[in-house]
Amino acid sequence: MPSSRPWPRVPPLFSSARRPPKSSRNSMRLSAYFMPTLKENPAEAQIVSHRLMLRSGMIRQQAAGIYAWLPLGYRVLRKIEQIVREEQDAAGAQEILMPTVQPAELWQRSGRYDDYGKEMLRFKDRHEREMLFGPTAEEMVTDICREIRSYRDLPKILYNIQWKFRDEVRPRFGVMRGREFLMKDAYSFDLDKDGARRSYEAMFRAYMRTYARLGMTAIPVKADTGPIGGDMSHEFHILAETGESAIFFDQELEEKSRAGELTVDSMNQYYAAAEEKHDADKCPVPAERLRTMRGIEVGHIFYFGTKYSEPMGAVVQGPNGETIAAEMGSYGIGVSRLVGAIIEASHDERGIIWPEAVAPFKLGLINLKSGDAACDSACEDIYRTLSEQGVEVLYDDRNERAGVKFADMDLIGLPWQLVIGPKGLAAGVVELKNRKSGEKQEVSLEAALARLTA
RNA sequence: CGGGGUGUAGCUCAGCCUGGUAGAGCGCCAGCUUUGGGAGCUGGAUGCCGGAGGUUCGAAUCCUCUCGCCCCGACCA
Repeated sequence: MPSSRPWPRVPPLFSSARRPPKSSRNSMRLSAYFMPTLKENPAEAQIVSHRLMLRSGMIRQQAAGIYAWLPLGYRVLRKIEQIVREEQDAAGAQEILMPTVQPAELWQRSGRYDDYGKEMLRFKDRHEREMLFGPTAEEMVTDICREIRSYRDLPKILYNIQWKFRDEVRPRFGVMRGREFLMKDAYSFDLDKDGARRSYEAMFRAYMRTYARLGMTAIPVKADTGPIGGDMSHEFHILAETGESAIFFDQELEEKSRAGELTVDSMNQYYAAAEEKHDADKCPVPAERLRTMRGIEVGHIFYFGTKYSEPMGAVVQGPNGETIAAEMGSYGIGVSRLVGAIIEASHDERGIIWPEAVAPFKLGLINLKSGDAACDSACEDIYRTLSEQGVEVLYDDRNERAGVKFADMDLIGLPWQLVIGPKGLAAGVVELKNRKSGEKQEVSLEAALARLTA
């Protein structure tokens, strides 16, 4: 190839040679990774998830209730987001992306502009037009769905994974009660109440599957339905000792929840109530089956009829030419809150214990003696081999002492640790440690790799 | 929004009461010794002591105002 060509060579758009191999894209060397861990607890963080997120270098606070997500935290956030997305898609919902900034006019039309109070962050653009940072999106999605004109185009469920802002008086608990937060919000549009119920049911089931896939047990609890009534509003709580609210439920419900197979109807057979609705004297569950635990609310779904479709004009024409306002429901999951909630539910005194589905990496590869030829080459081999097979590896190749590496690895909570040291290598073994159980086994390298790629 | 607390090095904190121009541990940089669970020694860098005003010859320290952050309560995915 002559090097004297007068124009720069244009790289081929889709040449696979220019891309890193697909399989290794998601592994990292710790020496190159931006993961600023802290040995001590920052004074501002009081609860365990907030402390661990700061200490493990997942987030940094920029203002009260506003956080920057660093590489490790962002990986987890994206994994949760993706599971939520896949289950929404599987339930027949369609993803859209609505803006974070909304015109005040939309909210004036629904009448909520005045009701919302100081929690809504308001400002003016350069043309003095009143704007706001969206705390939720019922108005906007309803406005968008005015495009639907015929009953034949219903039902529809649209969802959106986007940053929201609520100017809480008192943000706290790190990302669990931030002012800015990532939320999945879905909205269903149906022709009648039966249809709305079917949509509600579909979302309910998607939620149960979502939490199960995240590795969490979430208890659905009937929530206040306001003026509409019925059994069409539920909150979903992840069980954690530090939960904000006490919940009371039949232990059989917990077993069903764990499997992710509950429906609205099957859930109606069981008792579950939040603190404010529970009356010990009237509780139908025998004491030996009643569980009392604390929960973190990580989802809330409700049906609200034509509350927005009527004032905002989201109406369709029915088969007989009549005008029908859409029956609507909305369905929220706090994606960023889930990051904190999962940590609250899954940690020990050493650090985080990630469920495999949301772990930032599957494996932490610890080179006990960086610079040792045998250790280095064994680790490089393992790193390459596993990465090529799609295992996400965080390789601690730093020139640090063993204790530092163990401590950091326990702190960030990857499900597996593979420890490579000179003594083990000489004996033909490596150590595979399970973060959750703490179990360590000395096995051959082949056995370890087989276990990790299973 | 009421009540309380707190701002000093990247992190945790001492110094403030009783003014005299800033410290420790950890972290960071260099070197040596180490190396299987947060190492040792030596040397080094790092601070508008949250901000503004005041008192004083002199303010991290005393006074006033202000801002940030945290906790408790009322409110929320």
